Amino acid sequence: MSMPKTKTRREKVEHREETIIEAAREIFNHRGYRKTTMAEIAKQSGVADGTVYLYFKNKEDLARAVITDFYRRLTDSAQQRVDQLSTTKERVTFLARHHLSNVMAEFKILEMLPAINVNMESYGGSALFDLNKNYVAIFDRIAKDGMQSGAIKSSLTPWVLRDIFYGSMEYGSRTMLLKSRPEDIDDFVDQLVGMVMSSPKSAKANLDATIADRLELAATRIEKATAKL
Amino acid sequence: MSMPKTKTRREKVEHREETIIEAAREIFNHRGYRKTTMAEIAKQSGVADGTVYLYFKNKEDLARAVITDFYRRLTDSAQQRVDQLSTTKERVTFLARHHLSNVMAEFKILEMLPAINVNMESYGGSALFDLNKNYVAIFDRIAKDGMQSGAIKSSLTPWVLRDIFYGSMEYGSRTMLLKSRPEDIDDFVDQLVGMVMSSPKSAKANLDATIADRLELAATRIEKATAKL
DNA sequence: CTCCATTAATGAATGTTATTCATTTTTTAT
DNA sequence: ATAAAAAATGAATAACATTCATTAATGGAG
Repeated sequence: MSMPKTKTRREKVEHREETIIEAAREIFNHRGYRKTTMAEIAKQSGVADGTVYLYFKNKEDLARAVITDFYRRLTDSAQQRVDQLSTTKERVTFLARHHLSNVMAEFKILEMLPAINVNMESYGGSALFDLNKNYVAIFDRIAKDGMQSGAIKSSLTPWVLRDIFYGSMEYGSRTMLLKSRPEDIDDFVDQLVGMVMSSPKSAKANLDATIADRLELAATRIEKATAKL
Repeated sequence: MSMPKTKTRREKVEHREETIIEAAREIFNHRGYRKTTMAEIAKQSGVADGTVYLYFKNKEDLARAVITDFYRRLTDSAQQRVDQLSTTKERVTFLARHHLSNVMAEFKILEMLPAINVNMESYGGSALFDLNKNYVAIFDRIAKDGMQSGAIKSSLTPWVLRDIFYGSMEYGSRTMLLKSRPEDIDDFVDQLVGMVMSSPKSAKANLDATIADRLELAATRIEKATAKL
């Protein structure tokens, strides 16, 4: 929220737009779309009521801008970290955790979506639809790679796998917010990732590998124990 | 919608309440919560604007009544059919199909939930929360049985399994409505059910796991034994 | 059947917000 | 410094939800 010293007209206008979006995000995320008034947003932004309408056509359009901003940040930060990870499992695990923590932090923002997309018909092809497509594409690419390398269940159609992945988290985030148990996030992510990673065919193989791991650990313990003799 | 001939005062009042709920359901499901006006509902119900408020405290309360009615019908019809089915797989498959078809038919009704539950804090313990709990309990019971009999993956915590089940469908229903491809429902259900059910191979796998457990126990015994040396 | 107390229904009036727009202030280019 | 252009303002308007004073319907007592 720092006002830059250099203040061309364009910069000032863009800065004010950001200010309004930030104020709107904060209030929307507190009270939800319906309970938030434009007057409140204007006041929080330090402008007159009418000024908000110079930047956004109406309340709906402002909410759209807030969601757009949210998706952009979400997509950028996700892609950036995913690129630094190498294995499929690491990537999927990170993506799940990243999605959950962000969605839980700004839950009410995403809840506004249905209020804004009045008719499903016009949603396909809209800017928000593209943003969402762009975001889930990160998962799609990981899944495609993972399926080729055998790390991810290939028995599932890509779009079904994606819906299971994101749908589980959307619902799960509500449950966890309700229970106020953020420590459940780790359990949830582990189980979701486990479900996505183990394909029926490789289940047996994975289990064998796990058993082998445990055998080795057990052997190590025996070694340590006998070393004391 | 049929007015009974016998018309005690109580019957007339209850009939009118049903009429208003039906009108509200229809319009809400068409235009969504925000775009629906109370005047429209009153007109469709054949009563004056003020009359609606004799039956429901306000718009939110009316929407709540519509959702409550929806959940009741959903729960009753689901439980009834589930009781007639014998195997876990049949039950889970029916429940998924039943949930998806109902949710897709009255999508906008469920979309109203966030608009109505302004604050997550007060949701737990609310009547709607109880209704939802009551509904998903059908799945919970099936899952519990299935886990005991080995038909369902027991590697998942019950609440996580439930969130994956319903969350996947919530998201999936949106995707399918968007794509306007109702024939995808079967594919989706099959894949979701397949993901939840444990594969036949796991009997062998379970045995292997047991062996690993016993090995670890043996290691513990060795540790204890060597500790005494 | 008639009358009156009670319950139900009505729709015009009120209140709350979103949105507009005539007016004022600020900025930019000359 | 000044006028045209751009931004900003906030009072006025409009669209609804909700209220409430008034009217209508109902049912029981006599």
